[in-house]
Amino acid sequence: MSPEPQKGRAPSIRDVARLADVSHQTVSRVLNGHPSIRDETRQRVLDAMEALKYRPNRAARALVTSRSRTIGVLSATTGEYGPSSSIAAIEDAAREAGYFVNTANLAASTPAAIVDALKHLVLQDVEGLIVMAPQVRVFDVLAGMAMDIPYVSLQSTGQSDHRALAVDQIAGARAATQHLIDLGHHEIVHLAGPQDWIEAEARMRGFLDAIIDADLRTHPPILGDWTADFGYYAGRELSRYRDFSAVFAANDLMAIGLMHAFRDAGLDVPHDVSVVGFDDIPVAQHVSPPLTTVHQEFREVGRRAVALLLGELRGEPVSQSEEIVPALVVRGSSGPVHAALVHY
Amino acid sequence: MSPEPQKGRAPSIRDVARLADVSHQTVSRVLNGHPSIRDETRQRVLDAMEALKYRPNRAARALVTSRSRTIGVLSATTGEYGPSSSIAAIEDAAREAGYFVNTANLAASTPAAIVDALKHLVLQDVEGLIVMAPQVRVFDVLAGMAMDIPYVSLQSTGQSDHRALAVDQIAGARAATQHLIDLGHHEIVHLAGPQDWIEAEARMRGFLDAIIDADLRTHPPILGDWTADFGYYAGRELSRYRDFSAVFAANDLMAIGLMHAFRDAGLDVPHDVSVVGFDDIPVAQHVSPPLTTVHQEFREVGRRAVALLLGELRGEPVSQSEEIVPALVVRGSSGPVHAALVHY
DNA sequence: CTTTTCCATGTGAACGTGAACATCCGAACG
DNA sequence: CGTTCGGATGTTCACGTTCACATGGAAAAG
Repeated sequence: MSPEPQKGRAPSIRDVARLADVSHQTVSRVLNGHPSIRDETRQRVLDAMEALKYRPNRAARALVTSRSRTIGVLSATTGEYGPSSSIAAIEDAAREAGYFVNTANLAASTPAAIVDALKHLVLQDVEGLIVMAPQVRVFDVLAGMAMDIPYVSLQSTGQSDHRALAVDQIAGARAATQHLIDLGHHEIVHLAGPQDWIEAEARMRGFLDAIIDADLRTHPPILGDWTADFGYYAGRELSRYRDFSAVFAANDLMAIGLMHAFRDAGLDVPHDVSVVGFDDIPVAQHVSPPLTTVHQEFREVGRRAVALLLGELRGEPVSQSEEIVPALVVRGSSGPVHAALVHY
Repeated sequence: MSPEPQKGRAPSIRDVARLADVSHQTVSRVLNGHPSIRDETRQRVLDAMEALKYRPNRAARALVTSRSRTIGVLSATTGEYGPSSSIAAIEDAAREAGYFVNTANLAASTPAAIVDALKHLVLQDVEGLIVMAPQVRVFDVLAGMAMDIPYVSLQSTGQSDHRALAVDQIAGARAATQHLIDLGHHEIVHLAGPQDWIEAEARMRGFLDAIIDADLRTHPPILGDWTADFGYYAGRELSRYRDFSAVFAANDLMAIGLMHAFRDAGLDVPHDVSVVGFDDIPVAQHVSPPLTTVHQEFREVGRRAVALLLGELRGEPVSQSEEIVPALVVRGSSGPVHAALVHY
């Protein structure tokens, strides 16, 4: 037999108090882990909560504490592996910390769309923000809206802005480029991401650093949009010129599209052209040839972002953990330069 | 000069009321679009809200209405394109309808993990649930928890359970299989998904239906886990037997892994083996050979799920929209059967 | 033995909003 | 011209929780 045939209304803290024969405040204390509660009393309250199937009312709590226990994620993904994994990891980590996550997706990267998404998150009363979107623009908009919400950015240029997570994209890109140089390539093209993404900018920087250090000719980078389709398009254009022996693409999807175009153009990867990507998405090792790329720990990045943000929310000294340096994974898409092509 | 130097507390409905020289209730009426408000009054209130930069307090509203305006998404993804896109679309649609979305990700598909995720969503006071996870188990758990939250499932077996979204996965799988049969294949293997996913079950059903209708030999299906790595593993095993001329994989990732394994084993796709996938993820057309697959409209599915759920929340008659029938996309990975292999 | 302190608990108020009911006023109706 | 009605607005209360403060008693300190 059930203890009480709930009469419409959900049991509140006061119902529990009545059943446990204490004041509602004592129940509240049990709920919040207040130290000054006798064990026996606490147990009685817990039993009563169990009996009534009591569940705290989040809205009431949020109202009085003016804390929503919710963090917002501003993303701009259409389902790509990287951001999606990070978001999933963010949710896991937040859940573990007792926080909720609300994601707003950018339909476009126009200021209007950004304002829209931010307004939605603000309406939701998020306590903090994790930004995984064209950061440059987002920061502009954020500044313009004069909001004082703590935020954390998912990727950085390596210069430790305290609110940015330190993933050394520059080092990763540099390693990828150096790998090509070590293989003997002198004419390397960079297929970059949209330049309003900090990641894209950082990867280009790393690429240029390596090129300049090796005193090689710099080809003008191609500005892409992260998609495999664009990679294919770029590959078609590139194969008309063939004044290069390797391409470093700013992400795997573009690299895969690129390889497709080269294949269609009769170019062999890696014999005629070497290709290196960035991200190490799960299919990267299964395409033909398996893609040499830079491995990113997306889940780890998500976890750290949450840790960083929650730390800031608690007012803790921002303990920047060690930088994550993404690791180069050499597979079949990159190989030694082929003499015939070097002298174009 | 700013109207009022906000003294700590955010402006409330009463502050607006004072400034507009009306009662707080009038402000509330303006907020909720009550009809009986004089235009002049409404304007005065709106001006006051603007001047104070008033923003309604969600918690207070939720407390008094006991409606959170939040829907929950139970997902089980590690960043795959399909579910991720659907989730993004769900967020967009929900936002447009003034709802918030809270996603809980399943760490594992164990009952404990499911209970965990559901509890989190319930704590968040979600008004309804969209399930994109091993539905079979989730439904069991849901039943066991005796929760009366309306929910909608993202994919169905085709039999219109009123709470399930009608994507005719069976028809899609059938079309894929029939395509192989039409090409002359008689020995077709199915690389299935985990059987506690309704999608996996449906795709296998469609496969079997086509096979049986064509009176072909049924190979025992291989039960996979949706990942490319598993596809590769399965491909390695399969290439040891070679008593088949085509494989229908339950999703593209597994299909791509499969092709990789066949390549490694010296089998040519599609000459020696035809491969068909399911989903049409963005890389599908860029792998080598481009993958024949069944195209799914993930975003549309997400949108419809929201529409269905919100309809149910409003108590509207469940207007099941037309079924979505995914479309076969023929590319290079499938071709006519090669005689030498038919007689294995 | 008195005073202080601290622990365990209770009391009342406040958070910002919407619902129910009350009130006022002018128009329509008889 | 009185009565009724409904539109426009105001008043009061409730939602479920936490916070600030109060209280009583026992232990510690003098």
